[in-house]
Amino acid sequence: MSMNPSAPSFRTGDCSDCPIRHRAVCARCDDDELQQLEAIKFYRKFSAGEVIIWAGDPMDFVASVVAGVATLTQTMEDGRRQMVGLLLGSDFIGRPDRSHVAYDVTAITDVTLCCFRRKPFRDLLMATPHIGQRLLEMTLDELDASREWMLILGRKTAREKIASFLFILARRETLTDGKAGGTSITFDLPLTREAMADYLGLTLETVSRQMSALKRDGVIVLADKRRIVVPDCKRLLDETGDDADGGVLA
Amino acid sequence: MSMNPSAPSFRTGDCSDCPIRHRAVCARCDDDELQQLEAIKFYRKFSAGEVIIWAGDPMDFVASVVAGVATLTQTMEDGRRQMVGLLLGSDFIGRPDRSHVAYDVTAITDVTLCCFRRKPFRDLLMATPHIGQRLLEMTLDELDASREWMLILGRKTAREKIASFLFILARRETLTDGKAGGTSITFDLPLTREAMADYLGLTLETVSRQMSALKRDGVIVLADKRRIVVPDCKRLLDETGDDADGGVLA
DNA sequence: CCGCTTCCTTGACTTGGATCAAAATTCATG
DNA sequence: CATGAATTTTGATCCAAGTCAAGGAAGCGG
Repeated sequence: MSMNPSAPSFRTGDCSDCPIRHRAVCARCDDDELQQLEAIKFYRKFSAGEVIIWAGDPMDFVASVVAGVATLTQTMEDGRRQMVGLLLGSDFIGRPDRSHVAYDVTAITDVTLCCFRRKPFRDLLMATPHIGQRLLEMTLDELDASREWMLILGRKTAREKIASFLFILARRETLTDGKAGGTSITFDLPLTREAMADYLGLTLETVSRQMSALKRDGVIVLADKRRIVVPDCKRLLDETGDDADGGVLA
Repeated sequence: MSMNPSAPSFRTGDCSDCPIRHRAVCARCDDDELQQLEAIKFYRKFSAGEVIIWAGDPMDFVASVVAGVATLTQTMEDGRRQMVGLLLGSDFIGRPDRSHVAYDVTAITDVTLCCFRRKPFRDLLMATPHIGQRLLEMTLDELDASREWMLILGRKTAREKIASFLFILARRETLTDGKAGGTSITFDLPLTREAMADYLGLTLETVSRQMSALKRDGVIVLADKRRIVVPDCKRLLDETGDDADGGVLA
């Protein structure tokens, strides 16, 4: 495991300086609400590879991902693993109404969390409208994403799974960077082949083979094994098996 | 498609008489809030097999399932289908913040919905705390369920998938009926083999074969092809591949 | 009661992805 | 920069589930 390439220059610890201020659970907070949140918040950092919490452990905080990538995974007794969540900047971790976590939460890159003690956070949720409203919206988005993922897991071929995964990353890249339209996209793969396999319900060998196949067919170009160039997004979309005209997201 | 065996004796249309009053989105409402909800509600009925809304269609209401079973499904261009939600009594349909649905919603049995016009409902959500709080809790539960489902889709064998599905139904039966403990459980299968296949990411032939295998091995007894008897729940649980001591749910 | 349709079961065969095995790259560290 | 560990690629083989095909059972309308 290695460094976080895009470490945020976020030093003051002041909400007004926060890179996820307008996308996270606090997005809609007014000054007063923000102040109340600020009173119960604290930062925690985890290095790449570190486990943030184990499934079943008590969790006395909830948190927003400020920077880095974390995963939620479930593991069966015999070691089979399935990733059930991929957490990026501004995503929320934990349930305000539950003291225990249901999944292993792992830092994939170096991760910075903005944590809130659970009880006070829950009280704030009851007392102020804007946090709950935003959290509801984010949770509904998560639910939609997990349902898209179900289609991938249940019905797509290995090649389509890989293409879909790459397309999701590429789409996110376009959104964050704001640069739309341009058909060519470059981005970093935050996951190992094994983690991709856990995400997609495949083995790492199959992931590797399909990546090679997509490369061979010119759908993607691998600069640096973890750095992906998609010369033509439309071409990649064709490989996902999804309806071309965005029907899936409607 | 046929009748709904357990049609509710719910005639007045009055919330105080409602079978899902204390489990649905209105569960926490006080008298005043309930009155406001009552002002914008209306009932709609759908017969078994009927499509409630098509993916991509505009939807000017949200709703609670009062009675019956409905499904959310995604369909790919070439006809591959994946069920992404199974909606039972008290479950919620739609997003207050979206005017279009992302999935086909279908009545599997006869279904009664308690609908709220979307805009007024959204306003109510902003104005009163209890509806949003309950909706958040329900959405988080849905998200957990869909993540459990992902593990099933991504990593379990066909036999484990079937066993897991039956176990989920059996568990729900125990909860609603309140009768805990007793190892033997009987319940109706609300889905056809094909719908089960869509749920589990299998073909209907594989579902049929695995059902036969579980019957042959004495894990289940089929009274009436749709009426399942589970003589020993522990035995069924063993077949799901999940951790025996509830570790999965923690 | 007959014929039709829908749903379910079972059999024979094929195949996509898993498994097993080994080698090639990449990366970290003394 | 040599050594060893981790990660990735590729090949050979196998098997669980898909596909194709044929019947059987249940329910329904005439």
